[in-house]
Amino acid sequence: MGRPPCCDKEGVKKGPWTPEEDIILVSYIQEHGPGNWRAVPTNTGLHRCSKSCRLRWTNYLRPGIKRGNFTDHEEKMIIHLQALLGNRWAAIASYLPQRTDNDIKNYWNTHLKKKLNKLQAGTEGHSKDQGSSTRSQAISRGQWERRLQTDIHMARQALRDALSPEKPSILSSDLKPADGFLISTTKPAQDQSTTTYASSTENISRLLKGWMKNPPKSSSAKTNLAKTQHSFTNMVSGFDCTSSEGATSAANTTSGVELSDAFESLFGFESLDSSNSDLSPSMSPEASLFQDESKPNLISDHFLSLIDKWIFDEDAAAIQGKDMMTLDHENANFF
DNA sequence: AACTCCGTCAACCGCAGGTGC
DNA sequence: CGCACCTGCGGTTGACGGAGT
Repeated sequence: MGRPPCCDKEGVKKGPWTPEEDIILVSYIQEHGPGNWRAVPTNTGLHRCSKSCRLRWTNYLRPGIKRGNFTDHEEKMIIHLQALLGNRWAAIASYLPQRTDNDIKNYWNTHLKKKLNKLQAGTEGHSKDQGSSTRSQAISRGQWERRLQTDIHMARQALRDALSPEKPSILSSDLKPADGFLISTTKPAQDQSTTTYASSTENISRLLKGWMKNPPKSSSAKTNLAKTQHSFTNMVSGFDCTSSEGATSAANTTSGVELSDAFESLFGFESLDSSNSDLSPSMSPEASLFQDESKPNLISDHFLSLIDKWIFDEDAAAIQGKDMMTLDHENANFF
């Protein structure tokens, strides 16, 4: 007796998601919030397995994710973290709040693996006179690891402090679960200027472009499907699609309101600066609404900053022979 | 122009862990 | 404790598009 499939194979659609399906899913989650994935297919009328819905959401539709164009910074972090953590993509992704584990995994397999192999092949040719650098690299990694352990401890402590009832929590938002998708307008204190809320808007605007160009011929869908669709269409109708890919203006009803605005109101963010590739966790959508999602928000902003700092300080410190403990000392002051 | 090869990435699959009863 | 259910994770697959022949 094999393990029963996670969902009924019959009548379950597989393969790429259509824009229409995306919209239905987003609309549903907008209403009910993420979670209870089991109920999603039945409640939305989507002929998809619950897993597929969750995956689609977490890897593609979820707000706050950035897609493509990994920066050098991110690349470095991934390489470091992969060396440190192995193929624990979810753990690695937790250090890169805007990236999904799937994205990182793909990037690793398609780009970084080869890159590193190339580098390795290149360095092997010069290995004779580079023994010392290899050694220093090993030392450096060891130091990094030690620091990581130390600061994981510190971060935990900080979390405990932050969540202790006596102190006002820096992590807890004023968001109630009942708020569902509607994000509290209270922004993280650190980020008053810009919000790195890139991808979902772009993603959805992208899918809208396609969808609105070829709208469903007839809404022969089920009632609830139609309902969710309706609610979403209401939200987006009349918006120009001014996504990064250059305004196809599929929804040329031109009310003067940009699609980004639609999603600002939808998700509660003010700025949609998708060009912001800064890894510093100046904002993490998870920190507000999505902290209950797939990406555990157990890493405080400070902690992320530390990781961030380490990554860049490491090389510099290795060159300068800087005492790492000094850095640790500095880091400790964060808490 | 037609075909093949290759890289990329979204999505699937199966297992593991957590939780509630 | 055992079971069922749900979710998360990592490995893998397959569709697609572009480059090369």
